[in-house]
Amino acid sequence: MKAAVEILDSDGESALTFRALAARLATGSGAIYWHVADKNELLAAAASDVIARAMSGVVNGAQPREAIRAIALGVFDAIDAHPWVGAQLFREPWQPAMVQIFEGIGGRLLTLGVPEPAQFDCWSALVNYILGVAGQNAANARLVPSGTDRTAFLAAVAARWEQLDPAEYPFVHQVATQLREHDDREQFLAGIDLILAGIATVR
Amino acid sequence: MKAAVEILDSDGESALTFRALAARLATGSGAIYWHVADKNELLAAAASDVIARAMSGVVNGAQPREAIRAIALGVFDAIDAHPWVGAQLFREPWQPAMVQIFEGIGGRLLTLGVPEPAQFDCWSALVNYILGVAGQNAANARLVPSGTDRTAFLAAVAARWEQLDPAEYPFVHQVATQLREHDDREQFLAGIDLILAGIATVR
DNA sequence: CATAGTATTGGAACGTCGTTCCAATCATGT
DNA sequence: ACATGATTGGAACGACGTTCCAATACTATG
Repeated sequence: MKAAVEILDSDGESALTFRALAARLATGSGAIYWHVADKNELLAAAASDVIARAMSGVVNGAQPREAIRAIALGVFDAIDAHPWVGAQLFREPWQPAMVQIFEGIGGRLLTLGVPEPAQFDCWSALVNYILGVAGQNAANARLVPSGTDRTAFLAAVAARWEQLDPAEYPFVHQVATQLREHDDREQFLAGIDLILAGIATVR
Repeated sequence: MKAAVEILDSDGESALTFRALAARLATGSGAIYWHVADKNELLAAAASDVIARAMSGVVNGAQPREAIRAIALGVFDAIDAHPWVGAQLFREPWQPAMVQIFEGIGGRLLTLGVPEPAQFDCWSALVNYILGVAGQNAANARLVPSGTDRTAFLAAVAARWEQLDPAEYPFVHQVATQLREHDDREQFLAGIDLILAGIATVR
């Protein structure tokens, strides 16, 4: 269903209703139920579409560390471009579309030389971190409807943090300025590197 | 609003409607709007309640590493007991209830001796990981309505993974057995330790 | 104590959503 | 040509969040 992806991309998650989709397809809402069982399946199919495209672009030959970074960035960029995908992956992490990501990450852990007992933990940490950032991006996209400025939103949060009592909240107070200026993508990658550094200690 | 928390705990997220809440309070749905602006605020207030209670129980004196683990576990346990809190924290991560958690984590990074430029990244990695697991738990709780067995659900996913082609999905195929037997809480903590190990390398 | 003014309540009503249902239409094999 | 099953379009249902407002409770003042 390409039409569904178009609606989601242009007008956001809440704009995808069976009525809106039926209107765009010039049909009735009942007809859509012949092709999908319910709204969950509709969203799952749309997300699967986007993820499959994102993962197919990831290079295969690189070093395991670089490959993990590439996969993670692929997921990040796909969700950055289509925030609703983040929410969907998050709601249904066991759906088939995720298996490719799981294997992409886990497979590189094998070639990284992580001992077997630790593989599951390392894999889980990476996947949970990636899903966490995915969900955060999706949540922010919902909170900041694409009209308003993301920078303005961050500035508002930072301002609120700066007004907190520095004695009670020294860290939050201090980190507010960095919140205002940080780059989401760089920071995401820094987190991946941090976890990879942790993984290297158990190797 | 304690009644809201009771409904959420006993019957899950989707059972909290203004009508259900009004019925339990023996009043009208309109009366509730005098106390909260909308449903978001209702959920935020309920989640704030639970988080504040969870964070107040966290000990203060321990070593920074232990303190971070304690805070993370406090959040984990609170969400394990009230899955709807995970979904709510996730949807609105900038809400006031989170600031205590943010400060609890970040403040210990200061005393851990993490150099200032890296503090933001380390903090972000921990927070995103914790929120990621929080959301996952919440998603699982929604997928596995408290009646059915969680073990049975995991076994079903594991069985699906085991039927995948081992040549194409070696890792996922192999990790299926560990998925069946793993302990969520231990694994969450293992992830925290992994990130802390990574943080130790930049110290 | 009486009364004006405000805070709070209870429940009807509105519009939207996911979903169901079914008569009408289309496609295909005989 | 026509019978059978696949597919469509749109009306209808029940539940939800929210709004609205007359009715009631409370509180300060004369």
